[in-house]
Amino acid sequence: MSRFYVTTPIYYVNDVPHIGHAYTTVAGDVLTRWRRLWGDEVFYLTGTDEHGLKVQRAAEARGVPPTELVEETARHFRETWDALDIAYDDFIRTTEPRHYEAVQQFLQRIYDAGDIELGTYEGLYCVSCEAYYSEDELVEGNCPIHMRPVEHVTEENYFFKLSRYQDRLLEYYTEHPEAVRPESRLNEVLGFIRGGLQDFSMSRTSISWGVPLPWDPSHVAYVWADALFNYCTAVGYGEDDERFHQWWPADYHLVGKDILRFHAVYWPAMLMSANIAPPKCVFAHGWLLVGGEKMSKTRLNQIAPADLVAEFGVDGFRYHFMVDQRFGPDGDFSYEAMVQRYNADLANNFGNLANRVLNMAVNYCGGVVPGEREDGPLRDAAAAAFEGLSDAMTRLDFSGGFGAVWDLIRAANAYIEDRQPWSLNKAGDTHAVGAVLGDCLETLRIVALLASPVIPRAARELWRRLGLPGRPEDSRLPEAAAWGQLPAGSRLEKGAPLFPRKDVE
RNA sequence: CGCGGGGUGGAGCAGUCUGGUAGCUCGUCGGGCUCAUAACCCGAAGGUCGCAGGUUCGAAUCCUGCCCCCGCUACCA
Repeated sequence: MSRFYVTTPIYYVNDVPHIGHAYTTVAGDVLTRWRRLWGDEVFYLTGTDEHGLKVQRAAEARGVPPTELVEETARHFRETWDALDIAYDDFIRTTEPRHYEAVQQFLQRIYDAGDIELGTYEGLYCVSCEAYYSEDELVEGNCPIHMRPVEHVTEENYFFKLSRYQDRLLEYYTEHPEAVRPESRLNEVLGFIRGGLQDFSMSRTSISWGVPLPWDPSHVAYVWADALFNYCTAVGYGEDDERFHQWWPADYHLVGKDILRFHAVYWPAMLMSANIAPPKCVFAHGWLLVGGEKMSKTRLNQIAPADLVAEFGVDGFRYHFMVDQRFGPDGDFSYEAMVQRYNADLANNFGNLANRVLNMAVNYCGGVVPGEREDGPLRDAAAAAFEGLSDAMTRLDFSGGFGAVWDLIRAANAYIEDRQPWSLNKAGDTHAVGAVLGDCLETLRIVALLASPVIPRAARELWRRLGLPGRPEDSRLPEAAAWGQLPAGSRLEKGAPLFPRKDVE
């Protein structure tokens, strides 16, 4: 048995959960459910990032303490994940005491290593925003939000000496090219590093909502310096060394492409400074676009997961984002495409296959799993599905992986057409009927098992209708994927359609 | 010449490394079946594989040039 540690980004509480957040979080959940099937001991972490200027200002604007604001939004995220059946093992919040302590120990370690030095941060500052802007963000020399002139300001900050880590990072990624995926993102990272690394500011004196630096409490850690470390805090850094070393380094940091640099450059460098191993893989996926545009508050095109769950169910939601969207490139979300895919894959293929097979088995075989088997073409198809899924999951190719499982479903539908069990039944050939349906039922068992990471509810219900004890999650791969394990005589149940078809008006 | 990725039937993709009838899913159209959620199965239409040259008996695949799209080019959760 091995350990498998996966993280999502910690989501910034300035925003409410939308399908972009859910996309990453569902992916991590599917991945970790898959590894659990293999018997891995899994730790799946998500959480919220609760420091920083935007939160402080939002709280002030509402006349409440920051703690109250973040409490509310963090709850909102938790509720969203619960509603999506996300089986996370810990939900970390950067305002928790355990995190303060860990961050302070970590930063002190870097400071002691001599990689943090006092310097000045210069930039164009908008007083109204209380934020710095770069030259090209300005609109005719003005702040893009307030349209007022910006000031040239210098602030005394502590800087992390990132410039010292250029060679070590290059060396690391040369030896471990798999540490940034997909490959095109590794190229970006390498290009960025080769372009020369500048030290970055990692403290602020202008705000108070953050973790104070242990050697100079007049500064608080800049959000990134604080936030990234959550991945270590959650597995016991500074609190339980043995536990920390059991889990660290993380197997996957799942991130959106917009925060790749922080995870693939800043973060490993800071870890190196503290003499901690970098994560094994940072996997950057693309954005979920809506109408070809990035979701944003100002465009009002954010979609709340709950709205889609109400329409398609939890499994329908998870399936769409894992299979109809590829994990890597940007994908465009459209409601119409989601309906179409739901009907084609979940209602017509998966759901209907279960329905017709169970219905025939109930009517022709007395409602129990027949003892006969043909061990026909579905046997090979099932093996191919398992192999295809296993292979794809090593690349986090969810779309390809479950596509292989759906190939098996299509093969089962074709097999039924070919053998025509209803004709065999009319002809009174009970042995042949049993053999054909026996193969189909066994195929359903394997489909339920393999699809369980992405559609856990439907998989569990199908499992139950097949008369199997427990849940598909209790199975262990690879043994459970082997052909021929559905016990004869188990009582079958037809049940209502697992995925009722959506009628498009 | 900043670096990198990409342009394949209506949509999304595979194939390009290791040249040799252009494949998959969805959608459309026709047929079949009737166990099933008007589902399922089979078949068809639809592509000069971004453009122009070149190599070759033969190129989506190799070479050259060009066009277009996208990502990255630092403090933006």
